[in-house]
Amino acid sequence: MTDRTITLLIVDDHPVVRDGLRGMFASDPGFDVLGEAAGGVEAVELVQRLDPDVVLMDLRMPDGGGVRAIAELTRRGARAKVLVLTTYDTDSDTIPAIEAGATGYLLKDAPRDDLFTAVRAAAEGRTVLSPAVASRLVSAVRNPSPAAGALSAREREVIELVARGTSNREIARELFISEATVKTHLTHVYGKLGVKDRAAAVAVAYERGILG
Amino acid sequence: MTDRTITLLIVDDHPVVRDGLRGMFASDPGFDVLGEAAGGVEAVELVQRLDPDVVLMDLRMPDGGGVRAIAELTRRGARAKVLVLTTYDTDSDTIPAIEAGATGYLLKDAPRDDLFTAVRAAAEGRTVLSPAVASRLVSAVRNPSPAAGALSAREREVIELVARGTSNREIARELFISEATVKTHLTHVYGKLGVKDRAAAVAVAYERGILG
DNA sequence: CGGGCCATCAACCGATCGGCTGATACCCCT
DNA sequence: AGGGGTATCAGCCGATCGGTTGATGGCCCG
Repeated sequence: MTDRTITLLIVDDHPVVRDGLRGMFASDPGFDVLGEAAGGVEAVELVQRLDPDVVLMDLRMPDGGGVRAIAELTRRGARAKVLVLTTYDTDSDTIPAIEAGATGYLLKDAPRDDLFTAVRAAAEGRTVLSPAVASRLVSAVRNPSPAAGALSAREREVIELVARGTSNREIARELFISEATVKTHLTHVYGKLGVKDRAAAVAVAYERGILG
Repeated sequence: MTDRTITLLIVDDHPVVRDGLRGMFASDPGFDVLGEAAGGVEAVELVQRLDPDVVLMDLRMPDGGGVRAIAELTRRGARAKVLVLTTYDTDSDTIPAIEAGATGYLLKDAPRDDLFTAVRAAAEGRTVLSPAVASRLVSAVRNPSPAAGALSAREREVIELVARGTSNREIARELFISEATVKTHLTHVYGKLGVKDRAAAVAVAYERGILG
């Protein structure tokens, strides 16, 4: 297993990142970078043509994005394992990617050795997740929606006002509570919706029918 | 016209505001406050029972909100003129309120005399708008949706990333532009969507089908 | 009765945002 | 040629946000 050379395809819209990755893997004879793609569409084409063992895939690319490409590869029953390598670890990125068929999910700040290990693991079909992503996934799976979709009444009031562009201070006045409490509610909302800020919270709330 | 006593109904969920308004109008013999309501539902009931000339209505109340109450009054063909008196002047508040049938729209920071004048004007069926609201409405009417719904491609990319919880700096990296440019795009988006922050922009984008 | 969820509040701090002003440049249309 | 829309960038600044820690009290469930 470990002896065979692992062939790779690098997919990222940032040339710098592509170069960096190519350089890294070039230094280890255990890997062979077959090619690069700058977008999802190109990636699907190259996978067909080059048939790599592992695809290092960025999410969030200009032309449609990585999730669509992963789904397409899965649909076609591609042999290649997809290892997502991205900067962000939001639920709205990770979960769709995993659902679409990604074998692993790493953050770009992962140490070089972790990356090598992860690629080898992915080549063998084993799932690799960044610790942060892993813990998030576990809770997401354990609480498929109970903890996810279940905002309390108060929390719903708050997010509804947020969607209207109301500031925390204004929300406080509106609901007869302190600004501190508003922030507490929002922090809880962020946790439940798997986001980091109010804008994303509003988006997820719409996606789940909590708003709109 | 000006000689007759004008009867009022005060609708606001803040007791303090209700007291303040009641006190103001009590000091002028030209007005007679018939009653108060703390929410939209109660307001509709009281209008039926008390038949005031003018309803001073807050938007954004716990039980459904002022817009719904205004619409209900309009539907029932109530004689009372509704004068919206609120703190916020977002498009998402003003336009629905006017559409629902409000005769006027004042901000709570309006001087006391302006308020009196506005109530008298409303009683006569004349439309009264805060200067800020007026100018906003004009442009909203002149550009029914052309300037409203038409985000440029770049702007759509930006708001889409915002909805995913991406910070301005991250968006800049993502799109290969500077953070300053991202902010410029967002400022334009706020203007076009009639909002003041990213959270509200995401909400409006969903409402208009730009996102989702 | 203890544990968990909810709601409430406080104070601090760094990061981010949004507003403002001003500028360059391209393109399309008149 | 000029105007308008779009895209790009800069710097400054106050306001706001989000994270953190810690705490109180009510409520329900087992």
